[in-house]
Amino acid sequence: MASSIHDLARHLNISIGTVSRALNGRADVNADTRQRVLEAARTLNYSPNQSGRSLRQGATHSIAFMMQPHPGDQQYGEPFFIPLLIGLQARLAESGLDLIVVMGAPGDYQQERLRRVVETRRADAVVLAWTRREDERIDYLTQVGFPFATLGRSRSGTKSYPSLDLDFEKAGADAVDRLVARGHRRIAAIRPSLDLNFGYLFLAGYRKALRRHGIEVDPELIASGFINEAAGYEVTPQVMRSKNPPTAIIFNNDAMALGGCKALAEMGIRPGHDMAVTVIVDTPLCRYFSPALTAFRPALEPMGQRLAEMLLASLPAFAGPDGPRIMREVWPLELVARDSD
Amino acid sequence: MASSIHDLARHLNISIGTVSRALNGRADVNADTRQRVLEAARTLNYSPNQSGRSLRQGATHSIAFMMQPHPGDQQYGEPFFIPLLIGLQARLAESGLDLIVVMGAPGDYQQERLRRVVETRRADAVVLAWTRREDERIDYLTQVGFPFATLGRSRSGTKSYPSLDLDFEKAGADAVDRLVARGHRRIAAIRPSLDLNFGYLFLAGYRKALRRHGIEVDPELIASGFINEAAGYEVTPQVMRSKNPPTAIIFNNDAMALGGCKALAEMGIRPGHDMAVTVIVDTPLCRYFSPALTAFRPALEPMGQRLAEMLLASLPAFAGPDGPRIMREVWPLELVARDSD
DNA sequence: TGTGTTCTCGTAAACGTTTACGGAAAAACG
DNA sequence: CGTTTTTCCGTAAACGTTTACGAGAACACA
Repeated sequence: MASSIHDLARHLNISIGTVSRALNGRADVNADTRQRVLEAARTLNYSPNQSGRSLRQGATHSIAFMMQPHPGDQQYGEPFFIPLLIGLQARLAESGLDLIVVMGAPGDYQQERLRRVVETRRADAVVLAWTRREDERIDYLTQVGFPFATLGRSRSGTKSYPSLDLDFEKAGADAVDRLVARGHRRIAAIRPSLDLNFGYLFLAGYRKALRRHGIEVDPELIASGFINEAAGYEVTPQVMRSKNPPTAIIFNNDAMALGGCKALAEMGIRPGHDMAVTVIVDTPLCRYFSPALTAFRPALEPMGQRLAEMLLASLPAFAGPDGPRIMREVWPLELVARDSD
Repeated sequence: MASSIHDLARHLNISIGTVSRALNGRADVNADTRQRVLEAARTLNYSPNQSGRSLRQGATHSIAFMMQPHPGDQQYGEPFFIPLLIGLQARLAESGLDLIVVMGAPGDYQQERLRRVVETRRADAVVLAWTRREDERIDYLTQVGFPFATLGRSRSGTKSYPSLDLDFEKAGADAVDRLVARGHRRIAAIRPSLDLNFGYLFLAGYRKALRRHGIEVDPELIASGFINEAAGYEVTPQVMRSKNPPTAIIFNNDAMALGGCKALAEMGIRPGHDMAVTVIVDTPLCRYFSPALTAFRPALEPMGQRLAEMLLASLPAFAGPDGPRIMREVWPLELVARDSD
């Protein structure tokens, strides 16, 4: 069924070396024979065996994106990831690379799967998301010298890898600024537990802004949980039980906001009327919820493309003439004012 | 960095053949030498090169799951897929197989990517989701003889492949039954456009049940659009403009329901009060929406496991002693009654 | 002792590529 | 016409595995 380079060679009565060179666009092959090879490849429905190429070249021509639920999370925060993956895939395809996403089992935080990908050389590089403050994946990859890029920053590693992040700190601060400008002084923050880095950044911005406005940071108004609806639902009542309850809540995540709004509804509190609600990362849910949720929107698809570009620029095989470069960027989140605050 | 089987052989002063046999648990190797090989593999941090194995064996030891947005859809219906992927991955891992998810660009409906996966032999089999009524992917795969399984049925192909589906027809009928029992007779259905098979099945069940109750099927109460929030938002007003508007709406999808409820809210119509709302495929959104949406829940993770099992059973290399079997199953959706109807 | 069996291992080929090397033919140049 | 350069292609090795085959040693049995 599958035709190999040998079939082409036999069919054309030339050597496999020539066939390979013709296919790979090498210069030292007659224009005429190249034509014939290309044509034969088409009629014989040839396409190169990846294992063969990889083995010989020591490169798989594919990039792995690690995807995995957090413990307690069944959902991966995927509405967030899909457009990102589309952007990644588009840019990688331009360079002849495949994007594969590898799933981990919930709970082990990717270490085992990551080792597997690296050790069996299934990909030439990996893209990490949901970076943590201290990230063992980053430590591991830098230690074994495997190329990677991250979506999100981390304190781990030697910063010698490309990274693209969103400015959660500024978004947290902006959210507070906006709420203060609208008269709020009791502002709660609901963020992910675990040491997901964007949670830290968000909270740092939140704190900084509060202080700038001369508002004391009240620990009772800060709560955390897994990044899902259930956690938002459970955790929101905590801040409401404060001696001096909030008049505004900032959620770090749309799923938590959904759960939180449910809890509020059951307490007879209407977002947009009795409570200002802001969420940091915008998704379609925020837009179509009633009331529509004010949120901060990332440019996910362009980010995916850019991240791919940054990763490629760091790889010797794909870097431009000036050699590999390590780039690190932080992109803004854009406020989308809607009806919930 | 990466140690090969040759390194082990040199280190132990034995031949690579013996090393390979020891590693692969073959019988014709001394228990003692096997021990030494295993130990050396550990200390030298050996793990087999996938390209090498694949090339020799003609098998990649990985299964591809095709994932891709529909035209007009940025979202993939992922909340639906993730638990399924978790189940798939878990079962495949038991048999030493990796699950890779391959992304397509939006719009081309996977054909190009699928060809690429098949022709470059990146996976030993593929899992297809979102099957269509007439599915060119199925035709293609059967034609070239590439193993696959589907989530969902289709009219394409010779039915000679494993498939696992949900009983959308029964769910559609059950939804109608329930609404009729609660006094509704004007029941709208909002389903996906395109020829996604589950949309057909749902509508068939819906129609059948209506007729069974002696209720005429009113085309004005049936609308369709892409599987996303925007489409639900746009399309719901259409059925409301009917001369004789519905008192209940069944949405085939949670995202469409979200958009639809938004549209209803803007018309001052409250789900659960002024309008009964049912959705066919349950997700966390349904549960945490206000009001919580009555929905039909699939057992996604077990389905993933089962689908993996069915796929494996169909592959000669993994089938049991009785040889490969083609299994086709249809699983029920379980009603979760909540507050919206 | 002779014959057959079992255990264990080495040898070498094969999977499908890419690519360094060299050589023959053609072209260019004087 | 002789020499050098260029163009084009074939040869063969290599990437890291797995595995068919065969052989030597040990053992069993008569």
